[in-house]
Amino acid sequence: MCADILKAIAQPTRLRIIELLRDGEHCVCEIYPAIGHEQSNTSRHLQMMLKSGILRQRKEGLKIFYSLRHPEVLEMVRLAELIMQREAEQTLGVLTAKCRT
Amino acid sequence: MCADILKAIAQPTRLRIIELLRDGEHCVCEIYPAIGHEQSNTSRHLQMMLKSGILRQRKEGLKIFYSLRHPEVLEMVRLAELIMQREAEQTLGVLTAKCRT
DNA sequence: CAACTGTATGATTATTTACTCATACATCCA
DNA sequence: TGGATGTATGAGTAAATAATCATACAGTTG
Repeated sequence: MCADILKAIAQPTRLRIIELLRDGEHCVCEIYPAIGHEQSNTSRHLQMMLKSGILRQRKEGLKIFYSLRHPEVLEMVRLAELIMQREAEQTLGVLTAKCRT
Repeated sequence: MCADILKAIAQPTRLRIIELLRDGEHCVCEIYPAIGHEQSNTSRHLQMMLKSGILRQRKEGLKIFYSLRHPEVLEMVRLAELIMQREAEQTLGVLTAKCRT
């Protein structure tokens, strides 16, 4: 079911990780301080996204680097933001209209 | 947070509803038999999607018709399916390679 | 008004999720 | 080999989620 792909994206902490990985691969030791979560928690999210298929893993010595596997993931986030923005504009429009009455 | 938009989509039952609404508006009484869930459960999912902003409501007599508000939602589902499909192909590729060894 | 139809919602439950702490595991290096 | 570093994972917990049943609510029609 493609809901798994969507679920892997639809969570604030994971969205932050995805944003971080936008500019290329990062290791766990870089990611968890950046997002302000425990190492264990961050690792769990990364494992989850790895298993769902949206991330890739590369080991280098002690460190493990994660990166995005599909550019479409960024496109999906962009579309979600676009919808949010459009809704905000509509809400504003309604308020503006109310002020005019 | 745009995670709310994504969460509204990232659930099997709601994905089925979204697929149903692909061809235009439907009332609850049409939707819940089509997806094989209780009326109350279906109504809850519709309310959830309405509040997240991805659905629109139109009342006509007793019936309430729901429809998709943003075509981007369908685009997001399409991208998720594309990723799934690509992963399936890669898995198949790996298996094929293993058979050749 | 009363009965009926279509939809929403309170109460409850089982499951899943996100998180934390402690610890295990793996790799590197002195 | 032993200690240090980076990552993963078991156990436990609180909160969120999806579902059900019963019931309330709204609009229609006799």
